Amino acid sequence: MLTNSRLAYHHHDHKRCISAALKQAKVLCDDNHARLTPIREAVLNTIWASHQPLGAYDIVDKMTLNTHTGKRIKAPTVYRAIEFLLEQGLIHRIASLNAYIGCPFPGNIHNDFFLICRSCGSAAVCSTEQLSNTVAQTAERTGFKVESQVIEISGLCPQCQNKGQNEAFEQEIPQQEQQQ
Amino acid sequence: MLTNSRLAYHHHDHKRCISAALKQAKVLCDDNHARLTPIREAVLNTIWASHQPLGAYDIVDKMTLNTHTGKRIKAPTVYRAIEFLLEQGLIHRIASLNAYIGCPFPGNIHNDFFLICRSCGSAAVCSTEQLSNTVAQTAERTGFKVESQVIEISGLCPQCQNKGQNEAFEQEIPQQEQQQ
DNA sequence: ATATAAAATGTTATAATGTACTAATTAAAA
DNA sequence: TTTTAATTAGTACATTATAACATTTTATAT
Repeated sequence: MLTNSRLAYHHHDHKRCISAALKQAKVLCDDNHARLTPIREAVLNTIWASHQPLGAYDIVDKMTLNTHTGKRIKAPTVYRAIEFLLEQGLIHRIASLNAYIGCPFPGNIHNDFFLICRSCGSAAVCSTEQLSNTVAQTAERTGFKVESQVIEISGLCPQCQNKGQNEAFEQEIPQQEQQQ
Repeated sequence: MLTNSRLAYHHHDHKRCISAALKQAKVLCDDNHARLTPIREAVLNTIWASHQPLGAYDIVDKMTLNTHTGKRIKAPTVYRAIEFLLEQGLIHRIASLNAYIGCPFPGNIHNDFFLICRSCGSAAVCSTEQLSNTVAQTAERTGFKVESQVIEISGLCPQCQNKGQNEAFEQEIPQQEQQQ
């Protein structure tokens, strides 16, 4: 199975995720004769700032903060960049969250699915033909012709399961307050 | 596999779907000591008016039309009814459409998934432990603890596949115009 | 029956998400 | 260079969803 689930929930050198994603994006856009403009690259960069899916307006806000120019990037601009990045397969939309996440292996055939941790908010991207085939076969048993799949799984990532066990006595304390 | 896919896309006596759904709803709410009030029943009825998922504001509009009293049902009222019906498992939310659809077999264990036809807009509800187990097992192979699954499949229902074949020469004409 | 609490609904306002449209700018092609 | 196409800016608006508080209805205990 193709997945970034090891990285997604663990402490790691995230700069490498970002630079790898940007490098792949450049290559892929070049191959497709698609233009990865500064704005599109900035949006991709913002989405890749973490493994937590970002809403469109989160992106708007973060980009405005990062520019320091006081020049506000507007929603339509961000949505257009998102549209482009989705078309190129560089990001995914997570429908159950209205949010976007970077694709760690763009260019590959899709039918990616997501493991969304309800505790830390991070999401891993996974892909395995076995599962997407099973889904397609199950659907097609009813005569339905599958064109696309949305598979979004929520629960607890390995890290947060451990936290829960080790700090069971703290379980009632909201997550924000637990962090430090 | 538990599914209403036969009914969902075909001509059928839909009144029976509606009355069955309402009857089941009453029994289930009774069992759960939950109150199926007139408004909640009306919302459920509106959602069951077809096999096409309805947005919250579609429901608002349809209910306003149906009352004839000129009394406008407001969004919060509808959203509250939706919340109740979701809790009772009487309807499902389809995240990729921001829309709601009646559950043809409430009371059963969930992990239902959906077959959404992009041509006619109807959606079938399906459930099979085999698939939800496969999904869960796949996810859990990475150490992830699954709590809920969103599986929404888009494509062409059997009926619309046939239409497409019989009227292949019309394929480039947008659907709205085809209806004549 | 009636007081009381709880649940449900009505109402207004607003937050959050997403698009349509036009104008200005920038890049690419002829 | 000129012209064409693609991209971005900006405004306004459409759609989806919820917060907050008032009012009404229902359940329950006395």
